[in-house]
Amino acid sequence: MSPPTPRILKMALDTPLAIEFDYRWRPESADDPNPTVGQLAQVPFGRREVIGLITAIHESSDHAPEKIRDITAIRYQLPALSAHWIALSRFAAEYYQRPLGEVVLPCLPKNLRALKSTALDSALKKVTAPESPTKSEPSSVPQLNQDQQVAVDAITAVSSYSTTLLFGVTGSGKTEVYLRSAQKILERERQQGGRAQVLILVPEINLTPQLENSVRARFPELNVVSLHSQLSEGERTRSWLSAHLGSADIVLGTRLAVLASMPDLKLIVVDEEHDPSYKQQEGLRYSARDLAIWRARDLNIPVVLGSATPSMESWHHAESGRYRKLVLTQRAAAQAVLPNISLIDMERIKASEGLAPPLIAALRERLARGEQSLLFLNRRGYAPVVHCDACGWISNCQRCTAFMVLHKPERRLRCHHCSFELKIPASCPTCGNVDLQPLGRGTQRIEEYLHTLFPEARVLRIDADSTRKKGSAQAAFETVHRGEVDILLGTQMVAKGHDFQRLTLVGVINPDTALFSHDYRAGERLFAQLMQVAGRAGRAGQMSKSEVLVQTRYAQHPLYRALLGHDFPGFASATLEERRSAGLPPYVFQALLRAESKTLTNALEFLQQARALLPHPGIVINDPVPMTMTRVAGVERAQLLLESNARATLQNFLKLWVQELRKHPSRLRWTLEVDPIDI
DNA sequence: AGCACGCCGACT
DNA sequence: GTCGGCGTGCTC
Repeated sequence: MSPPTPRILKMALDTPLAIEFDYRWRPESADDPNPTVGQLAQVPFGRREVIGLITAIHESSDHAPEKIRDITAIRYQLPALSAHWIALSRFAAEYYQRPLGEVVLPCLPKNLRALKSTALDSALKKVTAPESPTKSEPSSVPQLNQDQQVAVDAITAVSSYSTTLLFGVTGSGKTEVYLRSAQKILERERQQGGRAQVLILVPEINLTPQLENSVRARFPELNVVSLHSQLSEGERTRSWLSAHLGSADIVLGTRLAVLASMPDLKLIVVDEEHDPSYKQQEGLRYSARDLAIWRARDLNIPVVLGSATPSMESWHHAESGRYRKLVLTQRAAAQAVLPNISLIDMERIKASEGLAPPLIAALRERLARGEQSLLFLNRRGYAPVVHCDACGWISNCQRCTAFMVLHKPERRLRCHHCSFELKIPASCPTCGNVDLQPLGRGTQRIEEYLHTLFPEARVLRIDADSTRKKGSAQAAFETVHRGEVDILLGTQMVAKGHDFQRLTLVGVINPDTALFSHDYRAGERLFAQLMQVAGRAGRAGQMSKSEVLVQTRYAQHPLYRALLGHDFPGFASATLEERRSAGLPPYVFQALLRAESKTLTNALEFLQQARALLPHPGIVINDPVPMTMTRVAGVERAQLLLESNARATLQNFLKLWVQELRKHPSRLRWTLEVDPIDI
């Protein structure tokens, strides 16, 4: 038997340096276990010790032997991460132009990166002493309608790779299709003696507990864990380990869960796939939906994208046949029908305090019948700006290109971008006029008016301000579910997920601003949001038909015409045609280089230099421009848009470009965003 | 990113 | 005379 020889381990470490580092491993005795790729190890790095991931094992190194340091310890107690998982991380790192170590290590629970392994060891014990199976009866299993049955059959027909776009209006029972498909795949794999896990991604943390409870109730015999950013470190470690060790059957989570290690993954579901929260907006700026598809392809398993208002990217792929499209045409609950949507033309009808008489009349009717109403206004605070009629002073934020919003309960002006606050000035800061006017309306102002309009009604406002305290949002929604609220008023928080059984009226106040946004995706987002909030009504088949009233000054706008007919396909094909002729995604591929500096000139100069750094055939680099919100918290921001007809051309260039940008260190902060979703 | 080393102003 | 400001340089 030959004596064990030292090895060179290539390690990914959490540093901005986009390289892997070589370390030496020597066995202490002949029967020492060998390290393997995918294990975590502790190594000396500069003056400190860090945890890294072993990405390769070599016989020799290109570096001088005296430069190479010995590994401190290998975490043998933790099973290695799979080659697939490392490949996924490597893909994400390369595609989004970040060092591998900055992808791989931050997505592990902190306890796995701790220099002491005590927390890891105790968590491992808890997760591998399996919980006693619950004895509770599964909750009742709803009957599938024909569309749902067809969808489940199609999704589960083969176990190999396919991307399915599950297109169905809110309330059409997409969740039931996910659960039935998951169940079928788990059962089938197990009958064949194999192992299986299912990953379900949801957009909002708020919605995970709700979905988690219903999944647990349906499958009491399965181990269901959740992964999202609000878990405590202990919970996160246990959930992550359950997924990694294969003991979790179903993992439910927000975007970060797409990077969970799941050795027996057999199905991925991305619910509300169009939701912007799937795109991470800092650090590794990944799209969880896109990584989910990559992952499914690499593992050769099915992935399901569900939405009532799919992203233009997914719709385009479904129309071109690259994805399979499955349609749920009817609402799942037997008597539930689509609410009737109509527009209130605000060019003709005068509003009183922001509410048009027909909407007020509709509210009054619901109050008389003891039914619930929902008012949707995507603007929190009392008034978005305060103004002086005498001299024209306006409540600008000193540190941002934004207005200070009036918050009446606290008697303060607040910037929603940098959280700078002031007491409401008693008089105009420039001319002394004591009569300052609030301009426009936020949820607080509408709430105030509702109280004077309907003193007897129980009005509840739900927005980021009214739900500051942990758990208060959940409590507020429960109040609505118990029927203790007549009129619910809120921002986008109220648009998602919740089934309000007694709700028969939805009023939408002032959605028009999105129609004229610089962001070409604003219309797509508005349509999705309006469909979603409209879907809150008529979920359970009320006695009276539900209605949605939208107050708009642009009643002829094509977006609203499509909305009236619940016509997403019509809206999507018109939008895609616009995108095609304007040369926008999904017909071109984009990246954004953003720069931040104390002065706008510096930021723009840096971008101008970056633009001239390398030749870029096949890529259009536009002029550097200030961002729409130029200044946030005293920092000036500018950006450079890159466009190409070919993803590969853009990718190849970005790789060289980022290398070059890193070589020329600059004093300002810059970030590169691949496939940006807001421009 | 950390965490050093390295040279110039206000303090016991 | 020291403590400490953050400028630049390195990490297998």
